Order: sequence, then C-alpha cells, then structure tokens
Amino acid sequence: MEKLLREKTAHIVNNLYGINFSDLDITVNQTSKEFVGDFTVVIFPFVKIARKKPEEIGKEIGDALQKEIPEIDSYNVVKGFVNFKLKNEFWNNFLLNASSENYFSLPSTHKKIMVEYAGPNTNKPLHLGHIRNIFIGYSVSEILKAAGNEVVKVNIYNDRGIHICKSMLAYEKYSNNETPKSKGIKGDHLVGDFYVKFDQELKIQIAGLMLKGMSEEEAKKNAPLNIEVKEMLLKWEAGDAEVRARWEMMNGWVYEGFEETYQLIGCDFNKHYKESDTYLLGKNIVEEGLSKNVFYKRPDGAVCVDLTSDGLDEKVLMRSDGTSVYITQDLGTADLRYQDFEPDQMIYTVANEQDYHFKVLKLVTQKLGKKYADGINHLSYGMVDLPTGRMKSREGTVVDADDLIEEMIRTAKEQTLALGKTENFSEAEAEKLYYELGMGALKFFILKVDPRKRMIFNPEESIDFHGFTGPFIQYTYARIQSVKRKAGNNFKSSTPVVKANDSELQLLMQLYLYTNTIKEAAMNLDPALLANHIYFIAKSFNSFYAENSITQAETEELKNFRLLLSDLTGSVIKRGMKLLGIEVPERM
RNA sequence: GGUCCGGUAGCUCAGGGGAUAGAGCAACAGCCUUCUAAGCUGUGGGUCAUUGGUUCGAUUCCAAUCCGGAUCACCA
Repeated sequence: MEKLLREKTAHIVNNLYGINFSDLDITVNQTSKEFVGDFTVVIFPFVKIARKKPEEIGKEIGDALQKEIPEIDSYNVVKGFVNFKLKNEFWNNFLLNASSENYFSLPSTHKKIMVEYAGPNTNKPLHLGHIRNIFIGYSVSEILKAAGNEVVKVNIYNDRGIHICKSMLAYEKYSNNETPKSKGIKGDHLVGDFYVKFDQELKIQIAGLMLKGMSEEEAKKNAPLNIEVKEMLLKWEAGDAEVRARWEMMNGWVYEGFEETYQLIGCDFNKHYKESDTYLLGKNIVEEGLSKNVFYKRPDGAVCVDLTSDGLDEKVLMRSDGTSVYITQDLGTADLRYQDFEPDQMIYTVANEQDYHFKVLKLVTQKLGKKYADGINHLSYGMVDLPTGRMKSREGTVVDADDLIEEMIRTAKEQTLALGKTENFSEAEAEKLYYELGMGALKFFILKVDPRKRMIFNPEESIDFHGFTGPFIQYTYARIQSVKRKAGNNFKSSTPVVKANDSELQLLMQLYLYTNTIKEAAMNLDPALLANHIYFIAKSFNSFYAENSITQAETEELKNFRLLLSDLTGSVIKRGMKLLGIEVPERM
C-alpha cells in the first residue's frame, strides 16, 4: 500500500504540476496517532513548484488518490500532510490473506549467501562476546532465509598458533593428566583453565627475572615459558607427532565443550572450517599475487601489498621466514569457501575491532580479481562492555557463556515458581519452559540492540523478564494460545465483515508491516529491527486484549474476527521469534 | 597523530530530513467475582554533547569542536 501510494502520488504530482518525481521522492509515513488515518503522504516538497498552498495541494492529491485507489475510505489534510484512512475491507482482506498458509513466504532472490559466525579460539570457553556474535550471526542467517535467500552457515575455528600452544604447554607442565571426565568439567573449560595457568606462571617467572635486574622487556623475552612455547609452536608446524597428538586431544575436548554450548544456544552450522586446514592455502594465494604483480617481495623477503592509494597502509601478507600471518589464512579460507559453495555473498560476523582487517581482505581479493571479492561483507558488530569497560580475561572479568546461560535459566525458574505458573506442569514441561524463558530473555536482551552499536552488560543487574523483553512476548504468545483453547480452537477463515476499532486497527497495522520489516532486516543485516517490531506487535495485542473481550464478543461474527486476529498475531509472533532463535511456549 | 564508530530521559535502548522526540527499567497513581496482572491505563522526567551551515522544515544531512571507544604489528 505504501508503495502504491508513492507511485500514484508521483504520477499525480507529475501530471498536475509538470515535475518529474519518482516514487522514491515521495515520503509516505504511518499516520501519527494524534491524527485520523492509516498512511500519510507528505506534500511539502511540491509546495514550491506548484506555487499553491499546502492545503490546496493536499486536497488535489487527496481527491486524485481517492479516485485511483479503491481501498481509500477517506482523507484529511493537516498542514502539509494528507492522511488517508483505508476501508474496512482492506483490513478484512489483509486478515484473510495473511491467515493463509503461504502469505509469509517471500519470493526467492535466487541468491546464495554464506554467513560466518561464532569463530572461537580453541584455547578457552565461549564468553559473552561470542554469545552476541552467535545470536546475531544465527538470526541474520534465519532472516536472510526468510527473505528468500539460500543461506550457508559456516564457522571458523582459530585452532592453531602460539595461544593454542600456551594451554598445551601449561597442561604438559602442570597437569596430572586430568581429563574433562576425570575432573567432571567441560573440555573447553578445562583447557581454558590451563590457558589462564600459563599466564599466571609466566607472570611469576617474569617477576622473578625482574627481581634479578632484568628490564620487563628482557624478562618477557627470557622467561622459560615463553621460550618453550615458541619451541612448541615450531614443533607443531613441523608436525611433531607428540605435540600434534596433544593438540588433537585438547582441541577435541574443546570441540566437545563447544558443541554442548551450541546445542544449548540452539545454533547450527553447515560446515566448520579450521585455520589449521586453510593457513597453508593462503600461501598459494600469495604466490598468485606475486605472479600477477599485485604483491611484491621486500628485500628482507616479506611479501607485501601496497594499499596506500586506498587510504590504508602497506600490509605484510607473508613473513620473511615464509610463515603465514592472520590475513594469509583468511585469504585461503575465502578461496576454499568459494570453491565449496560458490556463494554470491560472504558475510563475516566479526566484532568491529577488526574493521581494518576486513577492509584489507576485501581490497586484496579485489586486486587479485577474485570473483567473490565484491561479495565480501563484514557484519561488524559492537562489542559487549561492562560498566567498567572492556572485559579482560586476565582480570577475570569475562562473563562466561555457560555460566550466564545457566544463571538465566535459574532466574527464569525462580520467577516462574514465584508466580506459581507451573503448578500443573510435568517436570519435563516445566524444565523446558524455564529453558525457553531464560534463553528468550537473554537472546532478546542482546538482539533488540542495533548490532553495530556497542552495548553495555551489567552483571550486577539481572536481565529483566518484564516490559521490553523476550518473556513479555512469550507471555503474549501463551496468552493467545490460551484464548484459542478456551474457544475450542473453533474459528473459521471466512470473510469477516467487521469494522475494526482502534486497538484492532493498531494491531492489524503492525501485522501488516511485518513482511516489510523482514525485508528491511535482511537488507540491513539487523535483527534488532525485527525484535523491535515483534515487541510492538505483542504490545498492540496486549492493549487490544485488555480493551476487548474475544471469546465473549457481542456477536459471533465479531468473536470469529477477533479469534482470527489473535491467531494471526500468535503465528506472526512465533514466526518472528523463530528468526531470532527464540522459542515460544504454548502455556506459561 | 591518521582513519573509523558512537554521544537521545536517572539507567538500558528506539527513532537517522517531516506533525507536540518514543519505549522499557526505576519512581508515583489506578485496574484482577470477566479470555493468564510476566499484563493494561495514567503522571512526572529531555538544551537529542556544543557551535556554525545546508532548506519550506534538522535530533536526523554537512563542517568544526568537546567527550568516549576501536584501529593503524612479520599478534590473532
């Protein structure tokens, strides 16, 4: 309807005033609530050209549009705004159409989009930063699917390098060969403990050396642990059997731990890539770049690319000793992924601290003339900070993912029990509900914020279950299901001819705008748009619910209409929340 | 220092050229013998960081300044 209004208005204005506006030049808004109407055309832009008063123009446009668009019931002009009110039939028809099975399946874009998300290191457990990453990456993937794209979800494991060796070395030195099983903790946590242990022991060594008169820099260089860990990395690269075996074992523990957390979170992947598999591929690309004269070799042997003409710097792509750096393996990974799936677009869900890195990646692949280069897209999200600033693992301020999830579920349980909501639930049903509510609260808390912005999480304040939250929406859904049960699930999709009241219209409008939001969320890679919209739908429903009786409506026809409206609201909420990765309960 | 991102109510966040700037939390006042009160209705709370500009109109766009953050490795 907005599109139709824009097109018709442009047409009318062009004829009437001899200008040349396209539909994109026309502003159509929702009518703001203090005026009568559903949609509003802004006519200020024509005032100057038409040399008439806004009120006059408004009347001319209003008359013309009313003639051309049969769904328009009436209009009014206020200053430079023409407010159009749509006929009951329009909303009745919408309700019927939207209640049919395939209303919400948007046409295929014939595009294949790859989304990378998660991307953890295999030396410590997942934390709140990963949680935001995973929620965003998963939700963006689902939204893209809903908008008609084929989506491939991939993960990348940073599973090799000096930081991985640190936990391995600490394990070798300080463990009693314990295993996740023997200690009864998750594998990623066990490995993470040794990563921390390495740092602690290293600090002691450095302090000791400094007491003997070394400078801090010297002490760091000469600390036995630092020397040993470098030796271990060399052994790893050389394929030393013992080191590789320990690496396989410890990474195996970590993957098991991660898998458990993924399951709890409810995310999934089509394929996991490992940097240990791709870092060597990057070297082929470096060779390719050299032969194409896109890269050059410095006298010291390091391979570089000059990006100064693009406003960046000279960037090293391979060390003088021939080993690969971070960007090298990303070049290899991108190439492999394109061979694997041939996506039209590759979206990297990575925090904004790596903006520079992805600029370089895109530029370098473009310079190499890679087919996929233009499709590289960095979904750069803001980091999660504490009120005191950045989370720091060394200061122990990192919010652990498993702990946080557990706490959310526990809080959900407490609050639900306090309200006595689960008195006639079976044990399994109740546990499922606590899980859905706890995760719903957490996911919504994260996803309602614009991904691009940094956000603050205060561990002192528990995440809310009231107001603009996941549980509020889940509650709304459960309420709707309850009403439907009370009505014996007995309502027909026959043509309702009902003059909707204000709260019904408000709800219909929100439901009507839903598919727009999906398209916009997909275009902007922004689940927050969807989260906000679902909240408005739930809020509109609750107002409607408070003001109107559904099962006791004055007439059968009205009852049927309201049941149909409630049912549609429920299905849109369920559908939308699914795209955020949030389940909705039938009862709560 | 260069580049990029941000600054909106006490707090957490929407709005990104259009009408009197919105939610939630927190505070206060109402609403359960009627479909689930994790709800609904209302009240108070704002120099949209500052200063200039662009125009019919700027919280929104541009510039400068201030404040916060990120980044500019042969680390990942």
